[in-house]
Amino acid sequence: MLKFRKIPAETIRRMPRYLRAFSLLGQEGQAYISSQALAGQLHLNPPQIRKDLSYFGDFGTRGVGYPVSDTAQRIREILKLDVTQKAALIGAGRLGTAIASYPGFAMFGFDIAAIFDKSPAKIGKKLAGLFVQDIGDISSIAEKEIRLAILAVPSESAQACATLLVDSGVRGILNLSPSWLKVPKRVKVVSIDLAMELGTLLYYL
Amino acid sequence: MLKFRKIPAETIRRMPRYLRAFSLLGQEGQAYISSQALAGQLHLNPPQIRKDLSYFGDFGTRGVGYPVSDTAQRIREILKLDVTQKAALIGAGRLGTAIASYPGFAMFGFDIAAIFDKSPAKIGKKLAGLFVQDIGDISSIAEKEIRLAILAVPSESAQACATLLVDSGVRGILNLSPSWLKVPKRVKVVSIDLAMELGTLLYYL
DNA sequence: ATCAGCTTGTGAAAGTGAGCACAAACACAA
DNA sequence: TTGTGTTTGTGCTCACTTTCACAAGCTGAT
Repeated sequence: MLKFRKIPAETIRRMPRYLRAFSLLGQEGQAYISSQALAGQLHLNPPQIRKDLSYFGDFGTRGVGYPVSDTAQRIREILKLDVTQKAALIGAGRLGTAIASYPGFAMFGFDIAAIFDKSPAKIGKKLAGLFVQDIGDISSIAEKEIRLAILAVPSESAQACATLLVDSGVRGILNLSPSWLKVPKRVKVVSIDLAMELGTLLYYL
Repeated sequence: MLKFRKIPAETIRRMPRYLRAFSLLGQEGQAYISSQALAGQLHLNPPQIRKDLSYFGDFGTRGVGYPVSDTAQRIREILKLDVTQKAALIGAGRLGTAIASYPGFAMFGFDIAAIFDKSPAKIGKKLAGLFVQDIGDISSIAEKEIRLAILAVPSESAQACATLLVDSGVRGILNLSPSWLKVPKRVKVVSIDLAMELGTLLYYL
């Protein structure tokens, strides 16, 4: 169980991958899987998987492996994915449109519960079953208890949107623009920068 | 200069961020910047920036700072972005459409030079100034000397597309699906998984 | 020319994470 | 019950990364 130890950030980053793997195995009807077999699928080392999981308790049975559906459920609880998590999507442009209908979110139990944009041309249009709302009405997400937001706006608008989101009670932001967002310490930001990743890739060619 | 030393992977990951910062500063007409000022903008520590840059040579002048446009140009050379890099986009769905017109790529000197899809409904349509081609004709990228590909297809098709790409001479793949791609050692893959990032974010709420 | 004030480049220390090796524990067969 | 084969959980070591501290070097004023 590795009690009283700080959980490494890298371990947390791998947890969603474990969840996906266990979910898929569960759908295939497999009851148990060993760290070795799982490591083969995820291209990790078996001891790393065992150590990662052991931070959160004793998941497995020696000589047998990890019970697929139990472990999946426990990881869901750890990541707070045992309840459906509502998220707001900011930006109904091309990237926002793609995000709104991305099947990966639904699989993890995320629910895009509101979409906002500032362009009058987009407000009122229907996207993935939701009407695009005016960004000025963003404070309505507080009543809906939305604590998560996906920011798919141009980098020039990113900071302004982030500030609005924080003021409306959002606690976590997935930022898809390359800008760094200034937010209070209590708010967590994860940024994804496609061009940066492609730049890294290029170096190794 | 830190000669004869291996360059850390984390340093490489930060180089595109430095390039963006130096490019922006250059556009604003600033001639020099100190590691301290840059660290303030990028939210890093000054010694880290100095050490990162020093792996590639002596960029700065003591007492003055780093010359903005020279440094930008040298980072472009390091990342092979001093020449326009052609990339193929696989998948003309919603995500592919967003990628095709993403302004961030152009800023770094990437050029989406061909788009492929397997759906007959999409083949022949025009997207971001290019006609969508049949994925069966993918080998044509070899003649165009495209060595980079962006994979924006559902995870079920990702491995098949990756294999086709490798056979057509691609050396680097930016994979936007959550699947792990099996490719020869000479091919480098960078994967981005939106749902995984959102899952990580949720843990810290 | 000299000096004060900055800023870079880098060796060394501290911090963080990954991988190995093995004891502990379980299943199943004899 | 005992033994064999398998697999987990984890202390320890090694590798990588970040941060610190300071010498070296530049600029501009006196």
